Amino acid sequence: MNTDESTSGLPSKEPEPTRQRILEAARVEFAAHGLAGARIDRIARNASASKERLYAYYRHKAELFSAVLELNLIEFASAVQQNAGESLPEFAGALYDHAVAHPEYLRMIDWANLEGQEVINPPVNLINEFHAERLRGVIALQAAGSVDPSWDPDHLNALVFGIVSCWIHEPASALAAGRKPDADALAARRASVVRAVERLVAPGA
Amino acid sequence: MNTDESTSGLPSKEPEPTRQRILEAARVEFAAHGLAGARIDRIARNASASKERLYAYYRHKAELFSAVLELNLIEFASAVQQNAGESLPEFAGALYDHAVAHPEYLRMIDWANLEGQEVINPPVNLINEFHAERLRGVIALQAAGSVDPSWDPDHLNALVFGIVSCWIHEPASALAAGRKPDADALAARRASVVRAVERLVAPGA
DNA sequence: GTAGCAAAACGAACTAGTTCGTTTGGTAGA
DNA sequence: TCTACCAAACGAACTAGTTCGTTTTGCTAC
Repeated sequence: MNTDESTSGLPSKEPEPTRQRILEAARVEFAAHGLAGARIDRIARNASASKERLYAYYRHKAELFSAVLELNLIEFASAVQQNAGESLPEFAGALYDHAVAHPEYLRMIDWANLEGQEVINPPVNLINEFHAERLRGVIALQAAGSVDPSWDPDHLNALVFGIVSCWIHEPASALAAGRKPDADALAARRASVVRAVERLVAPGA
Repeated sequence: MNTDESTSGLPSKEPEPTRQRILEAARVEFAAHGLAGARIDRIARNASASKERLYAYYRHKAELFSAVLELNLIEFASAVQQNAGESLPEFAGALYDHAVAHPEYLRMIDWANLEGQEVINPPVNLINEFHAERLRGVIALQAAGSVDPSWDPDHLNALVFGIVSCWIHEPASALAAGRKPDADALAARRASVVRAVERLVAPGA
């Protein structure tokens, strides 16, 4: 995980490992508890750092939250774009796999969505940029003929996202199911996601 | 709002209007701020009630939250079942309209999903009951031939929910768009929701 | 009508615990 | 010495939940 640059002759000052640890601990904390529920002491403790250091690097709790959100969005967008070349159904499948393997990303987005409008200023430029990138991808697939061109690319993008994350938000699976689904169930869900998107994009209906 | 029963000869004691006001204020507060972000004092003040009364009716903050959640789920399920007779695409459209008109319900579900697993015990029986009811509806439509029977009803139910609520959770529209979409945009989205579900359920593909 | 009563409600103060953000004193390495 | 760091403590504000004396309200009986 650590691409150590100290092996190279470059004098790149080791990028503040304490700050990194704080950010990493904050990531876990905020994803689990949100902004209001997160505890600064817990973040510092889990980072094996002192609060003095935490506030040396970040002014507010909200600033730390914003940093985590931005980092998550960048990583999430990068993971998304990794599969942007695929067909849209397989892209959705890959996104589903990512959501299953790393639920923190979608949790952070949900937290920001629910708590955000009050305190935090989300990195709007970043978001819009990635969104535009996504739209270009959809439009390209439409031009190539594998996606029905009658869809509004913006709508289609949102629909695919909704399909991919539907089990995270659907009340019965989200609230009632304490036991999480096993591997077979997850594979079946993935297949349904892919199939659903296949039907969406199929040209000529 | 007050169906005054005191006019009838029935001795039905007026059902605690203060408790009702507290519950209503709590509904607004929790939907806006969640469990951790909600403030008891604010609830009491907005209910024009005293904290003494609040704690006379509800033991904890969490108990009040649970009461709000249960009430919301009941009302939401009732609204859902109101349109259960429709075709699945139109059902999705009606659900979309409901989500646009009353975003509080989906917000509460999201709050419960994010904050819930720690403190709150969601009304699992209730949720499972409504879920089963939904599944029966889907199965009936499949038997009637208007919905492709090869879908797992459980999956299809979740997919429709994800499609309906996709704009609430999609990062770009949820976080970046401060300005909310106008009536035209909402109508276009609704049309896309209906069309998406149409394509999902179309038998023979 | 009014006296009496009990439940419901008010409101203001209070407790006890929590939490953010700051400060202080001290250690270790460059 | 300077910088990064830690552990601990601290202050101030906030917050859930409690207590208590007072007031209002609905009801019953006289």
